[in-house]
Amino acid sequence: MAQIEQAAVKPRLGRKRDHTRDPEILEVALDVLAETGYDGMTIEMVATRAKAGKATLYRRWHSKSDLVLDAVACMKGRELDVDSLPDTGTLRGDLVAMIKPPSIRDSERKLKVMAGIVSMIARNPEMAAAAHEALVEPRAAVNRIFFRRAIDRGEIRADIDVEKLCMIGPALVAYRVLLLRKPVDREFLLSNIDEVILPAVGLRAA
Amino acid sequence: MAQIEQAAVKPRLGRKRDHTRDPEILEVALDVLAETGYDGMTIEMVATRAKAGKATLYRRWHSKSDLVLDAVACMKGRELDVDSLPDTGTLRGDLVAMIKPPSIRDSERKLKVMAGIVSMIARNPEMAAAAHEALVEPRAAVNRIFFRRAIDRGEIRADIDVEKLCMIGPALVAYRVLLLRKPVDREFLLSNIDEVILPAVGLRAA
DNA sequence: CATATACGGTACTGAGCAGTTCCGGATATG
DNA sequence: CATATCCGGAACTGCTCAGTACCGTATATG
Repeated sequence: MAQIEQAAVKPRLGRKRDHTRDPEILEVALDVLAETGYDGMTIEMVATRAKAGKATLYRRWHSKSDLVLDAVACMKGRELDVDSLPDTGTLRGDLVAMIKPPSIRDSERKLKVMAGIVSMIARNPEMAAAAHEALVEPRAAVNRIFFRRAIDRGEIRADIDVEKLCMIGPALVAYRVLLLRKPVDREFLLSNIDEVILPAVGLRAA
Repeated sequence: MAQIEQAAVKPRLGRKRDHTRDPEILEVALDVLAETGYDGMTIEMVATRAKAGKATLYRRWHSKSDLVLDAVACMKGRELDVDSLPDTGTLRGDLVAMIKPPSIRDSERKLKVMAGIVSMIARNPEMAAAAHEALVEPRAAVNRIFFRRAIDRGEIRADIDVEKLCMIGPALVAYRVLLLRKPVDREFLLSNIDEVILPAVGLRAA
């Protein structure tokens, strides 16, 4: 109506209108989520730690679950893109090249976030979708590229189940972090590659 | 004091003094836990569904977390004992023999319970211990027996990492149920054995 | 049959938290 | 400098739920 056009014509006054602090707030939300889990997390915790008011958060997100949904979905963004992936010429080389401290930290944080929302995933399809898109799929995608390359260059058989193989690494890591509560270190990841993944595609470690 | 001795001398009156209904209540608690997660579960839900009063539950357990802790710990009990395990003469035979509908259902329920308490595990050592004892360790123990047998009969190399191998199956199942939300069926479990576990110990499916 | 006892059920208390409202101050615009 | 706008913060509301208190009843004992 008229008001809406009016508002659209002359909206630029006062403070910055763009939601500049959104990413910062979402980042804090993820931290709190990872530390306390969904139910342990309160809006006030997020607001306080982000030096914002509760009202500010509710101006931007309708509810707590909206905020968390958005925060989880926004983890999807900062993936390493295809061009920045290692390409060493061998499957093992590619897989081993992914073992870097920043990558490990990122992965552990994702799993802590995951731990905070697992129980919701079963009952909230939106959350399940967001978690899958942001936490499960990106990991699988990277592995998928490595396995396809290996098939293309004839390193491994073409009839292997790529989708299944993509999950082995993530599954072993998730089990270790979420259920065994043990740290993920280089040794563990190397043994995953050499003792489980490579044998599954018919390759030896050497 | 005197009262205590008196009570000890002549305590047998009224209704049954033993906590006969405890197992029933714990079973209900596990159901609710699996359905709603720890925070979604209320004492009243458990009481109502068990046709008991809230007071009855609080007479037996000091708090909600006590009840859940006890419920989880009590899942440890009804394991199949060593003698009832299959012993087919081959590693693959033993592993495949474990694929039975009751076993699958049991496993899925355990994982739903696990999903309900994952976020607590990180912050509550007692819960972590209970979950490990009741949900993680029994699965590993069965596999451990199978792998040791295979080593003893010379079917597989003696220097393989048994502890690591024990976790592969559970890890793949947990990842599929908790994060991928896909069903665990015979086909999936067979492919775990033939495409992942057996290759990892240097055996072929046939 | 009398009685002590535990049970199921209901009502209550208090705490914690999602979500709302309001206000004083900061800030960019003109 | 005046003003429109948004923000941080604090106070408030309403609800849910852990935990408690109490009561009428069922039941095993003697």
